[in-house]
Amino acid sequence: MEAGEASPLNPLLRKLGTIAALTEEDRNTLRALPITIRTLQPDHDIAREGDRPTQCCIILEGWAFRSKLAGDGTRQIVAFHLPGDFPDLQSLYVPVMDHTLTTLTSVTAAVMTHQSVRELLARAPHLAAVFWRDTLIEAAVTREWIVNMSVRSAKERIAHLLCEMHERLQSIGLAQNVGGKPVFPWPVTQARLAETTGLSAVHVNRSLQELRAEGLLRLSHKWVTMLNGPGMRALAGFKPDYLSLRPADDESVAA
Amino acid sequence: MEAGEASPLNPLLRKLGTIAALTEEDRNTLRALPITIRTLQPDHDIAREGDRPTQCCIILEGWAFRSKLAGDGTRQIVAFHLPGDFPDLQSLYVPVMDHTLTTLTSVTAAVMTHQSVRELLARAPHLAAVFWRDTLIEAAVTREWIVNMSVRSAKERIAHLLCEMHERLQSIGLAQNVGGKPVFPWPVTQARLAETTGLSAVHVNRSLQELRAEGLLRLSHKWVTMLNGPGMRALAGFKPDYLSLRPADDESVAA
DNA sequence: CGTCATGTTGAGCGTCATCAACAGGAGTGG
DNA sequence: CCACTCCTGTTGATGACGCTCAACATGACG
Repeated sequence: MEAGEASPLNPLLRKLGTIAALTEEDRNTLRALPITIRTLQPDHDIAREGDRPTQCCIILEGWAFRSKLAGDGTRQIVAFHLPGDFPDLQSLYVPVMDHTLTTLTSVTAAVMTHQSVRELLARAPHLAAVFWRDTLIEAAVTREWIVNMSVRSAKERIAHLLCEMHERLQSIGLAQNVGGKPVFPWPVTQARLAETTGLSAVHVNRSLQELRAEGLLRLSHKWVTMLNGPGMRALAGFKPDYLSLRPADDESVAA
Repeated sequence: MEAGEASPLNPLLRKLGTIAALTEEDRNTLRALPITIRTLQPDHDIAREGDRPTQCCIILEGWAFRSKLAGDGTRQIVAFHLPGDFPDLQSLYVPVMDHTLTTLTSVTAAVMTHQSVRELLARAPHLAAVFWRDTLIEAAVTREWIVNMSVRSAKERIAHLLCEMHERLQSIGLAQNVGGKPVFPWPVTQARLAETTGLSAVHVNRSLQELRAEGLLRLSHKWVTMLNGPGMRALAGFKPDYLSLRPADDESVAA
């Protein structure tokens, strides 16, 4: 594996590499983006519903999530974002936020102005297409979440989410393998998992217990071990095609 | 209102006009697209999950929907598409369909090759941005659907969908006003409404009856009358911001 | 060692699914 | 015009899944 230059934007390059083939020129163009690195506390709103951001950020480290507030005050999480994601790129073209973007963990982010992103996209139409593709894949994920919410049982919903997040973490090199079992970080409390799956926190708790009792997973101290990956995928009806991940070039080697 | 040239693509121009300001040059560029007009029967699959389409279509007349099949065979409708929509533009950048696109009614569509769309986007980056914006708004709608599925009751879900579809139909001039009450076509059977809302057909039926009993709407013979628009919006917690529709220029005059 | 967030358990109840039967309406062919 | 069929809508009965409320346990952190 060619050692990439050390650049704070490497997580972005890695992520984009999972959905498109980047040329060395692309990488250099991206590395040249004028960014400011910022560290954000957990539970910090990056942009709120109704805001008109003038900046965009790329997540370099940590997790974030999007949520919407329903009329009765219930909060629904509609997406998770991982290192390399560009979660508010959309504010370039849809100025008013339709949802709130919040850090889940402590997050290191690369912040840049809309202006500089516009210039990048104008200069590199090829990269604009890559980002558009990213938008489209995210839409596909959102569609899958609709299916998750509406047709699957509590256990299935949770299992499906875990499968999806594992797949995504794996693709960016953030999942490990311990004794042949996938292990990955899970900074999601049961209350947040409830807001994600449309279940009550109590029922999430009980469903998790069943998943544990069936020997499918271990989950404690903010880490998940998939004890029985195939079993989880079967239970969840998980088929990863909708993520449109490219077959890994070097992922297998990297670990 | 300036009478636009008669062009089969007028529905597209009208739709794009609801989300962005188009110049006369933009319109001419779009009108020049090399298209073939086709008529499709109801319930015809335009593209299926797993397909790799080589063409795109724009809906000129009629409704279509996107759906996904869950593991147990349940079908979930994840979006509706109306005249002017470009429902499979995404296949340009995400070649494999993650869902199935089907006509709901008889549909008149403008079909074009990927190649000609690519040329258009390369030639007119401004229009590419408009289509990207369209993609992003559709993603916002999909997020709102997640909220709909997971936090709202049966009645609220149905009411919310009706509010959304009314808003969209209105924006493209396909909703009428009869005695001060909004009236719009509704080619969606209760069974399909069930597949859309994640409810059983039986429960959809009962929920509709309650909505009728509360004097909120009339629904029969494939037409909806909103008898009490504010009541519906209040019940559904409907706030149309997520649709990012521009304030109508000429819509008010058009009717 | 105290405090607060997170996780866990029990009991009762409501929304919605399921199954089954039937009614109405549209279209078709005789 | 009627008879037939099929699709769509409607109704009743029963039960499951998941919600709510309330209390308590555990763990992290200062």
